[in-house]
Amino acid sequence: MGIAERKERQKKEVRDSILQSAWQLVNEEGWQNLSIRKIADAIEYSVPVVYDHFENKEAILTVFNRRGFQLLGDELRAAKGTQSEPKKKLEAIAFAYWDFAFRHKEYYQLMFGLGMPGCEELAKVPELVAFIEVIGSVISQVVAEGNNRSADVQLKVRSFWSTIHGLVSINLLAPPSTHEGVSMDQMNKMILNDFIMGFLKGLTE
Amino acid sequence: MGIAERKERQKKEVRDSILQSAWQLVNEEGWQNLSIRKIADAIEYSVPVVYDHFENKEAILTVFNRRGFQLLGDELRAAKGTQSEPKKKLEAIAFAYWDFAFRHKEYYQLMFGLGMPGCEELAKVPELVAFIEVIGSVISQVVAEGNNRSADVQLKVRSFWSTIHGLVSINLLAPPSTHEGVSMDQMNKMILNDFIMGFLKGLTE
DNA sequence: GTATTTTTCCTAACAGCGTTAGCAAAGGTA
DNA sequence: TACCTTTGCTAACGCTGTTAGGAAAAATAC
Repeated sequence: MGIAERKERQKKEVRDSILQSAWQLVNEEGWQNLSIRKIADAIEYSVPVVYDHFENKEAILTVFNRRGFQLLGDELRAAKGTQSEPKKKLEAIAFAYWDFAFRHKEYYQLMFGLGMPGCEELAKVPELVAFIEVIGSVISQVVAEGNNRSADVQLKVRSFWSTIHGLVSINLLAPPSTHEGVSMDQMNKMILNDFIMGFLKGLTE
Repeated sequence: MGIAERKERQKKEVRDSILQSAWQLVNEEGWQNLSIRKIADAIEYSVPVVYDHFENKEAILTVFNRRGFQLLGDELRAAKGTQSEPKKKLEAIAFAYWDFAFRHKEYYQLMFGLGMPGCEELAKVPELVAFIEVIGSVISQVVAEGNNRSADVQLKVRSFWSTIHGLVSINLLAPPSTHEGVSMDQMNKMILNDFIMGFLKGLTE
């Protein structure tokens, strides 16, 4: 009775072709413009067939979300393996992560929900420039106080902004699990304090 | 000729009511579910009237985007004003930023494009947990090497992840402007190096 | 005060979306 | 050959952003 096997194989083929077409469409037009109808068109089946393989559109995106994390994990592990000293390992991981995000922009967007409409010219929004300036002015002061001539203020501003943005957004989309009776709020405060201490130390050497 | 003035005033009133209704809808149903038709319904005008005041839907969101940055800037300035010592100022700014993001989640999402479908349970995705584990194992090693007993590994992992996520996503949506002949790539490398150095120093005290 | 022009605002449509009900045809089974 | 199951389609529902075109109202001119 090879019939059942063949059917399963064919079903899997259709499923794969859905994912493949979807991925191609995402790369061509961005995941914002992915639609079931376009996928159906690409796989040369009618729309409802897609729903025989995935409950809904989100289920398709979830597959890529997971693939993204899988891939990122793999790359981090690989980077870790290139070094033997722990500190070097950590360094390699950081670079690998960075690299991943820029080599796989689509994945990264899918994983962390970037890609807002109008975010391309975000850097030019005057209100944004103004609020960055607030940070810049203070950092200049701190740098000037500690006599650290080598510090590049613009660089430090970006570090500061980036870091706190990272802390905040990770905490918004994946709040820390409480552990050992420490509340989430306390944990957040600890993370924030940790960051500030480290950053200030780095500013004044 | 007060007629022209009255007309302008009325036009402004409609515009304001569009924004007000839109904001209410965003708060009630999230900005993903905002629609022109719902706005038209709320202001008790027909759909095309909305287009007399805004070119398209994105233009409405852009207003809130800017308002968000304006508000954030204001709050940072206020926080800055509560302290006199520069380091304390910077600390206050960090806390104010953090505070802003959680008190104005909708604004923050609008400003930095969070709010992916299915991001609520992101923390449970096994592939994510696995990739976090890669970082965790290395950080444990580093902490164990330097004899720093006080360091909380889980905390450090979150700091690391958050920070590098922040660096990456800020660089994706608002790439740094080149300055003084330094290329973007060089600048990114400097920021990344800066971060790694600071982080490692913080790990081993 | 009536006629004309401008402004205001609505109905209705186009093209697209995610999703599903229901039916025809093809495939496998007895 | 007759029956049943699976497969995959058409067509629809209710939503979306956006726009064309016309009716009614308001302002202006005579």
